[in-house]
Amino acid sequence: MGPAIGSDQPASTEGLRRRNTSLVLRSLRMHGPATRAELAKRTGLAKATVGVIVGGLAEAAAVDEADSVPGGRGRPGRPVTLTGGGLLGLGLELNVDYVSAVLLDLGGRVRLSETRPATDAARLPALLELARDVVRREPGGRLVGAMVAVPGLVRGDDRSVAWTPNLDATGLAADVEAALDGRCRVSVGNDANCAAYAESHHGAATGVAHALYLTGTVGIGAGIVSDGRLQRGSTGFAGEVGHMPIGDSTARCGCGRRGCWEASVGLHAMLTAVGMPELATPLRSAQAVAARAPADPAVREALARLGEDVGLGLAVLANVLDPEVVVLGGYFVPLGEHVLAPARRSLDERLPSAAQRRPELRLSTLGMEAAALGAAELALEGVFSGDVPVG
Amino acid sequence: MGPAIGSDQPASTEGLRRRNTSLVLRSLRMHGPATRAELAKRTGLAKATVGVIVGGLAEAAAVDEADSVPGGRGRPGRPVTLTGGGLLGLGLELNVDYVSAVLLDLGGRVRLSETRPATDAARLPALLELARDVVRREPGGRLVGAMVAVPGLVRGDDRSVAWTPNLDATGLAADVEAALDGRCRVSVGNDANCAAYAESHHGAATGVAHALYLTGTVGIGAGIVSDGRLQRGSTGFAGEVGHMPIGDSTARCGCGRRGCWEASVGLHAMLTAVGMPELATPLRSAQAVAARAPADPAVREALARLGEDVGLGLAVLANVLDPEVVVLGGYFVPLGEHVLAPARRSLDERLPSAAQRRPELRLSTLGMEAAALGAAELALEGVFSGDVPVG
DNA sequence: GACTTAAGTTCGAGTCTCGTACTTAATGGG
DNA sequence: CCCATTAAGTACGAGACTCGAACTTAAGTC
Repeated sequence: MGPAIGSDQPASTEGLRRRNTSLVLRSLRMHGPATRAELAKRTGLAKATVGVIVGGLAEAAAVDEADSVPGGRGRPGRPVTLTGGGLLGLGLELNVDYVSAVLLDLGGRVRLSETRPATDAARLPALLELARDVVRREPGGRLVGAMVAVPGLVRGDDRSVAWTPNLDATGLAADVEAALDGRCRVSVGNDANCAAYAESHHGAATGVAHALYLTGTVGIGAGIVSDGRLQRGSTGFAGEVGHMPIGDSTARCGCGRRGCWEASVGLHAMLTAVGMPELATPLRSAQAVAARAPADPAVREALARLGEDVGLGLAVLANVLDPEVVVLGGYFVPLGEHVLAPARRSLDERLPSAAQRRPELRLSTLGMEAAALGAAELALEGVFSGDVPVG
Repeated sequence: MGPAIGSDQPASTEGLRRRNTSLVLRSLRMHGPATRAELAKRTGLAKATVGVIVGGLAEAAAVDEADSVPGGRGRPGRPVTLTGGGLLGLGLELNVDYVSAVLLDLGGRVRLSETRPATDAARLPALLELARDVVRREPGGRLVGAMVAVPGLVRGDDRSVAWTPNLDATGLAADVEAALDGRCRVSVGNDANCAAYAESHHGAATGVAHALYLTGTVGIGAGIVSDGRLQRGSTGFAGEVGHMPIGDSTARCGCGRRGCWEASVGLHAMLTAVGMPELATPLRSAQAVAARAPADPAVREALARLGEDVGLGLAVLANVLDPEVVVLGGYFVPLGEHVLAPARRSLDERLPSAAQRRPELRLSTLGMEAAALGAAELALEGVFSGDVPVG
């Protein structure tokens, strides 16, 4: 009669252990190292149970036990730290002009990260080689999962790509899986979603349960994190906000229509507005504009108008989704307050101030590797959610 | 380091049983009656386990065992039906001009439902009396939970109301709890959210995991069901779409700004456009308009323009959320295709047709009691999710 | 009436969590 | 220097649960 609510998998006693293990892992991740006794208090589990679970984690090399730290009254405890050396998640990004990889361990530390330029037919081979290289350089540890971020639409199966603008991604998951010698399952995800997840775990929205990430390149896309979970919609299309009818209703968009949001706030619109040329990458272009702004009031004014339209679109998104934090990425980062300040103003004007507070606007801090980092985090998600055994 | 992913509660063996019990319940609810053997196949549990679980459910009067139905080869099975007589959820709605109540059992059957007109100071007493009456008339069975739907903003605690437009709802949860003699916990929810949940379980979007519900009264609000779960945002404000800057940018809104969506598609905008007066309720007003439309081309044209703006706003929502079905409620229902057809057209124009399919637009089938029904369903949710023991 | 087929139950084995009791490792006072 | 105190961690038995295999039961089939 109704859609699914809980898990549709039968739960066994082993599943129980996995759940509680993941509970301990999350506690270590979120609140830092702790003794077994502290962990028992934090998780609500019995001391004995925590002892067994930590034992298992130590055996899997997921945690390390520090020396006891005396000072208190009774027997001092040995703090358990999440090193996570044993378990690794691989995140990859296949983009229009570069590929990148991030290898992340359970403890949240980036073990390796690398970006290589690549275009056209060289992209996929470059990605596969990068994946092989990265895994080869970290021989210890078990690869728990891998995910490839792609600028395109990914179907609900997490594998097949429904549509990409400028590159071919058919068979991508299988190709990467082969490059990794079938060491783990490979899934595919949308780049904005991955970046949003990265920001909510490592970046400008760390620890925020309701966050929104906005990509800023030629196109504008959003990644939606709600209640700590990525929202993907019924066909994986959720967050494709570039073509909302917002902003200058006469602006012609690359999609053939008029009035799309990205026709007002996409990279090309911005460059046209300030009257500057497009450089090799969106970031470069924006840096050039930012460098010019202090001396050129016309540029500043153009950016202010842009910021207003950004705020207008964010007002729509805020009214629909009510996020706590909005992170702007891509070309918005170099422009900083030139765009943020007017965006905040127009956002304020459009929110019913009585009850709703404005979501905080922040700039991305993760740079080029945001999507790959988020993909790596998503590759590890199964462990933290208790779906994948750590042993 | 990151937001919560899994459950933050420790899992015991009893929790295990609850989970598996809820698995059996959901299977019965979604796929209908089945023998124990069939249930074992559907859920993946062992035959023995299903036997024990069904035994417990029978003891709690949640299921009934029919006579065996011969015809096949071996020993015929006894189909188990979800009657759910023992366990009840109470849904209430406190609205501007009426109060209503729905009593729902675990099997999804509406046991009682009643609406009474009430305004101003008489509202709350009327609601409390209605709640008492409804519970008194169904003495058998255990009240598992109760929820009150309110046209306003509800905080994350599910109890306190941050803001309501035209009525006072402070202390509402406690008052209702007292009226029910503390028989169960009472929570409070937003009316659009409740109605959305009702549509996704009993109405026009039954069984749809990604659904959007649009209220149509003086104000316009949305209820968002994503992956079967209600989306409420960081402060409970998610879905407050009435003041998105969409439609006629010069239209003056009740909130003081111009260009809000509900200034173009709210009840007052519609009535002004067709040049007809407001009657006692939004539904009456719309029925009068619908009655006039066949004979009056000017009315039809006004509704077509309205429908276009409805589609424009839905295009925004579809791009952000990617729902499978959109259900229109409130005053939109009597107007039917007069609004739906142009809305579909303008929606099609604004969706990147290459990859995205248009969400299906449907009219609500639940009438006035949608919100109360959804509230009742939400009151039972704990049982289906395994958080509340059925014994 | 014997055989086949499939549903449902019984039973023992294996896991898991939990509370209690116990051991261990530190501090502090006599 | 020794012993009480305090608190961390472990050992162990009780209880709950799932599972597979064996068993019983109720039909149809030859």
